[in-house]
Amino acid sequence: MPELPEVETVVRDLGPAVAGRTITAVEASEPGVVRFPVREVLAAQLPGHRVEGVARRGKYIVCRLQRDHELVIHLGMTGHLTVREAGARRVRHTHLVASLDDGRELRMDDVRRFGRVLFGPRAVLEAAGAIPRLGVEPLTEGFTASVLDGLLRTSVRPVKAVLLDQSRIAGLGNIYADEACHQAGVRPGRRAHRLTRAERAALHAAIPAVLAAGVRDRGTTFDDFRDLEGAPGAHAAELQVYGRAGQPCRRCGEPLARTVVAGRTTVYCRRCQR
DNA sequence: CCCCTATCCTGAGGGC
DNA sequence: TGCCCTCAGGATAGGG
Repeated sequence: MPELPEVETVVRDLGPAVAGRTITAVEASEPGVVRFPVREVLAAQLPGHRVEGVARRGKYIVCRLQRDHELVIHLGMTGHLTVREAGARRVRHTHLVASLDDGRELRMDDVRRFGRVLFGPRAVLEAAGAIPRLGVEPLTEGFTASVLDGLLRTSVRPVKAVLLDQSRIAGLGNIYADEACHQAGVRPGRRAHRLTRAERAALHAAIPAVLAAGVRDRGTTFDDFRDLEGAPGAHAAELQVYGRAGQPCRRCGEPLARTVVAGRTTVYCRRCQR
C-alpha cells in the first residue's frame, strides 16, 4: 500500500521523467478511477498540456500543468504509475494512459480501483473539494513537537487512529503507523490524550525517522508496490512489526502480537510497547 | 465537531 | 482441481 515513502519515491522519479513533456493523447478506460472530471472530458482536455513539475502532498501525486491545471493521482492501495515506451505491454486494470511527446507513456493501473485520478484547473479542484484537507507534512519543519502534542492531547481516539487521520498528519498509512508506534515504544491502541509527554516526544522523533528510512530504501514492497520502472522497494526487510505477527520482536525476542485498532490490522510488541 | 462502522474492489490463500 | 469463504486496507459516506 503506497504511503508517504512510496509516493515520494514515485514523485522523485516522475519529475525528471515527465517535466517539460507535453501530453499528446489520453486514454482513460475504466469508469470509477478517473473521477473528476468524467473521463471523456479528461481525454478531450488533457492533451496539449505540458507538465511543469511533479510534487507530493500527503499520499497524492500532483502533476503541475500549464495554465494552473493539475493532474492529481492517488494510488489507493494497489495503484501503480509507470513510464514506459509507447506500445509496451500493458498490465490488466490499466485505467489511464497519457502519451508523451518523447514516445513514452505515463500509465496508471490499479487492480482494486481504490485509486483516483483528478484533473482540472487547480482552483476548480480546490473549490470542488477534489483533494480533501490534509494535515501537517511529517517530513517538514512544520511537524513540530508542539503540533503533534496538540493533535494527541485533544483526542480520545487510539493513537494509531490519530496517526492514520490524513486531515491531521498527511502520509502515514498502516505500515508506517505501526512502525512508528513500535519505535516509540507506544501501544497503538492507547488513547492519544493519555500518552505522557515523554511518549509524545518519542512519537515525534519516531514518525519522521521511520518515514525517512522508508524513503531512503525507495519504499516498502510488501506485496505490490513498484516504482516508476516496476522495481520493488527495499524497505520490507527493515520492518520491525508490520506483517510480522507471531514472529519475534527484533528488539526483545517476544512474539509480536496482532490486534485490530481503528479497523486496521495492527502488530505490536507486548513487552517493548506500553 | 467528534468518533465509529460499513462500503468500495479484486485476488490471494485456506479449508474441504 | 475447484469452489467458497475470508481477508487485505485508504478514503469516505452516513449514523449516533
